[in-house]
Amino acid sequence: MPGLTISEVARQIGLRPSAIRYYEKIGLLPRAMRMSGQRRYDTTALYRLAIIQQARELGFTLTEIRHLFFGFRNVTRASERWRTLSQRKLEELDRLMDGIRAVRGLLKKIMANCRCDTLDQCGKDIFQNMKR
Amino acid sequence: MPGLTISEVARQIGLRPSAIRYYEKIGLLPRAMRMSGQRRYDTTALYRLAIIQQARELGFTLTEIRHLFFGFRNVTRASERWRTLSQRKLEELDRLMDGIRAVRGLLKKIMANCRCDTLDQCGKDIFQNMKR
DNA sequence: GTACAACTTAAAGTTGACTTTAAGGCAAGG
DNA sequence: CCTTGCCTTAAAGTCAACTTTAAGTTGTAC
Repeated sequence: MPGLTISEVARQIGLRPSAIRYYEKIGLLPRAMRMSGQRRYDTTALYRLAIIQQARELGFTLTEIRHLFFGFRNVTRASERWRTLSQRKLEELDRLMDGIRAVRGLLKKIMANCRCDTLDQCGKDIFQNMKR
Repeated sequence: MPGLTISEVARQIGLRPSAIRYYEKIGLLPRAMRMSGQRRYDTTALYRLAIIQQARELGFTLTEIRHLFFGFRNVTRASERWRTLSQRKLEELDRLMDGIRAVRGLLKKIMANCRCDTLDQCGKDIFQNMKR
């Protein structure tokens, strides 16, 4: 019944076999059963990997994904786990966006205001400003 | 006259000495003159480093900063160099923001809509959706 | 004369998420 | 029997931007 080879699973999920081996090694996936030395997978493995992929696309690190799987009491519902992690990630993204917006503003300012001939001149101006 | 030691420069610019040595090694800074084996800097080095720091804070990679210094014809004015690089970085940031906004939306959707009891259930749903 | 601080170098280590490599195993087809 | 193709493992390599380490030099202070 568990007839899927690692490359078949990789193809269906859109990963390389080496990534799946890596997930197994770091304990994100349970150790797969072997048939004459080779890994064989069933659909539950596919579901696991689908979650991992989805979470990766949502910007979660493998450490955070590990937390999703193992960082809650057993009774905690999946939906609540997602909500907890998503809340944190949303706040992180908001801080990130604020940072990007600030940099964006600085870039526009430079484009509008810099009239330096030479980088040395430019560096001097920046250095003076740095000190105040 | 060029009396600044590497740690004095580092302190003024807000870097560690090892970073300055690293910049020299990768050719971002010219080789500093030595006094009995030790590097000594003058103000032009300070200005160079001020530019590098400013550019780093604007999200430029060291490769891009190298381009700022060496990637233009000699006659190209500093202001034009900044404008060229800033234009590119702005577009990059806009793409990045779009990506973050998309992820933000997905996170909110999950938080609002997921009602899964178990991660297996959740994974199954995700996997079904993946295939269409 | 010796301790100390600050410097020097080359090389290795750090982080995260893998990929690549090297060396080998196993089953099917011809 | 031999090739082909897919699989296995452990270990090393990748990227960026440094930092850390190890071993050694120099100048100054006591």
